[in-house]
Amino acid sequence: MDEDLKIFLQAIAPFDEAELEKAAVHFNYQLIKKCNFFLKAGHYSDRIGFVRSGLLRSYFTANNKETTTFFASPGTIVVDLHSFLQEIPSIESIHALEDTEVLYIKRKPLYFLYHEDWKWQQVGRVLMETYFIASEERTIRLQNKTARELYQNFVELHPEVLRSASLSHIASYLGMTPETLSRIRKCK
Amino acid sequence: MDEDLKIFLQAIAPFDEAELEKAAVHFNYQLIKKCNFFLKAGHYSDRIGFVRSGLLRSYFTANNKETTTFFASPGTIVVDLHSFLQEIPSIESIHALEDTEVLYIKRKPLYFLYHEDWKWQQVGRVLMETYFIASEERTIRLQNKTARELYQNFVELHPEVLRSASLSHIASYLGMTPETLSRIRKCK
DNA sequence: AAAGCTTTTTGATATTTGTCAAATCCCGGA
DNA sequence: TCCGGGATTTGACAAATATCAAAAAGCTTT
Repeated sequence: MDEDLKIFLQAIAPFDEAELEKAAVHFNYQLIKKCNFFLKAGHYSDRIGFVRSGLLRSYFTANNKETTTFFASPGTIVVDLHSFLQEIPSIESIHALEDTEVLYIKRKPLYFLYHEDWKWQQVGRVLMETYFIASEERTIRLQNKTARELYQNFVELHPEVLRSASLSHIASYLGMTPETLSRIRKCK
Repeated sequence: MDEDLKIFLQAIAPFDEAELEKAAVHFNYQLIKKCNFFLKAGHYSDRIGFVRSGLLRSYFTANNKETTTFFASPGTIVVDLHSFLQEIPSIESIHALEDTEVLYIKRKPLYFLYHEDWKWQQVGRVLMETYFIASEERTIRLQNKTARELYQNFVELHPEVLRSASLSHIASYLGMTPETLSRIRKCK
């Protein structure tokens, strides 16, 4: 099994080497070239990925406007939960802002692991907990911060994203227009 | 075990009667009178509750301003995940807007159940998944909607909250001032 | 290096929302 | 019922952000 993924999993549950090697067969490697997709809106997604390298962006389009919902950096998980959990077509698209390596597992083998060992249930649960907290914190920021504070905060939290995300991607993630973000960046 | 809680749990994992009866000893009943607290900021919270009746509001104070983070209606879960998961003092307070009945379980017995049967891990996981999706959806609304749309949306999603939450509670939940919300309510 | 893109910046202006203060409304307790 | 105090509404004005258009800056491809 990939070393980074192993470290990631062992931080969540006390897996030993053998268990992880046995589970490794369920994970697949995918290289997504810049501008290509991990998931296209309208398709079903039954996989959950671990980002090894690169950068992904998730977004959806409504009223002719793109809204960015998250950036997935190395060491984080990428998944469209709506589609994955409810087995419905995805509303979001997820594409690569850089060449990106992903290790993914499909729903079926994951659920198989869930039943085989409580540690995998724990992985699923802890991931959800982690992402729930991150999502809550993001909500609170959007609820309370001015545009300037949001951007400053973003720079601190996701400096690696600045490398390859465009201004308009970041603006839509922060819920403001590119013009506003541009002005914020200029003035101190 | 309480009938509502049983139905709630059985919708998540295939528990049989006996399993639930056995687990029931780990759940405690609490009646929280209007204006009293389920959790006070600064305290540790090691319990997760199921709301049987009533209405709870969670909020925190920063810069002399209260921010409401959620309302818990009957049939939903109430917990301060930051405090619960990371074993740190709570930033939020949770109080009752009406007399409220809660069935709660403490961390230790819950983790005991997690290890005893994968079904409880599944409960934990599914709850996190559900709340993660709800949180994501809320984030997207805050990111994209105008104040008026946010309110209209809130009325559709949480009509039961309007009963006993004040205008300023709702305004802070939606990230706007009470004055703005008041004007929105008047004009059509 | 020039042409043809797209992205970012800048400017003028409109709209939305916030702030502060005062006027009303509403509700529980004397 | 009347009073007092918090909640809500209203008004005038200020601040933040959006919109639209155009200019400037960056990239790619010749």
